[in-house]
Amino acid sequence: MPNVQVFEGCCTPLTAGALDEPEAVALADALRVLADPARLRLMSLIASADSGEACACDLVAPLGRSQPTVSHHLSVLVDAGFLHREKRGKWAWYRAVPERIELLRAALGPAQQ
Amino acid sequence: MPNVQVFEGCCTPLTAGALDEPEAVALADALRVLADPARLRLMSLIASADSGEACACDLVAPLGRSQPTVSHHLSVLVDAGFLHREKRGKWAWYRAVPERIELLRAALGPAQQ
DNA sequence: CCCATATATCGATGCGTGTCAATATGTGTT
DNA sequence: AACACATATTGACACGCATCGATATATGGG
Repeated sequence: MPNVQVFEGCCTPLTAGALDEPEAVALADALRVLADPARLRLMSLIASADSGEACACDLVAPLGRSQPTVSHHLSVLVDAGFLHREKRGKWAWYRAVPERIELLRAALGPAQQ
Repeated sequence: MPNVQVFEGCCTPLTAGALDEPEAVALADALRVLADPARLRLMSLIASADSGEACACDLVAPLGRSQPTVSHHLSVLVDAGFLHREKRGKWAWYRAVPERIELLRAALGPAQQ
């Protein structure tokens, strides 16, 4: 998973006109980050946590993947801006970034508004 | 691109609770279809066409890919329900299926509504 | 200090898939 | 029937990436 990162606003909505190649690549990169079952489950686990945040230590078991794999996916989500990471002591706490997903929804949405 | 197809409603929104593995796989499959620059550009070209539909013959050149590649991507989009194909004479006409994208937007959206 | 625990990084592997050239299939025209 | 054209299918290849085990890097406790 390469240089996804910023995604600065990006992209007129799909129906608003033809995307050029760089716009399409940027949007595809963002979508590809979410287009993975493990990452979707991580997002949902974290976003639906009572406190709004979750410790990495509590995500390995429910995901049914190895600790390195979970750590990898969390890093991808952080790099792409979908999660915020905060290290507290030995633990890493993750929190969803709703505006980031809204950007995606906007890019898929109708042209007007 | 394997068995994407139906996607029957599918999936509580991301923030509504933890996705289980089958739900996550279904949503990831749908996202993966759109997570490609060529397919995003095809969607935008077709969705933004004046008549609401586009002939495959007019999609090869703007995409900058070979005819077989374009045909392949169109088939993937049709199989996943994002496009509707209608063969008229020698030509194949494609039309976007907005409700299909709305389903995706709903799955990424906030829990309520 | 030394150890236990939590997380991140590394290296390797196997599978999925985007792409093309070549070919097949379908459809209208002369 | 023979041809031209549009589209689909096939086969092959290269690259990306999800995954794991092993290891490295914190961080806190005795």
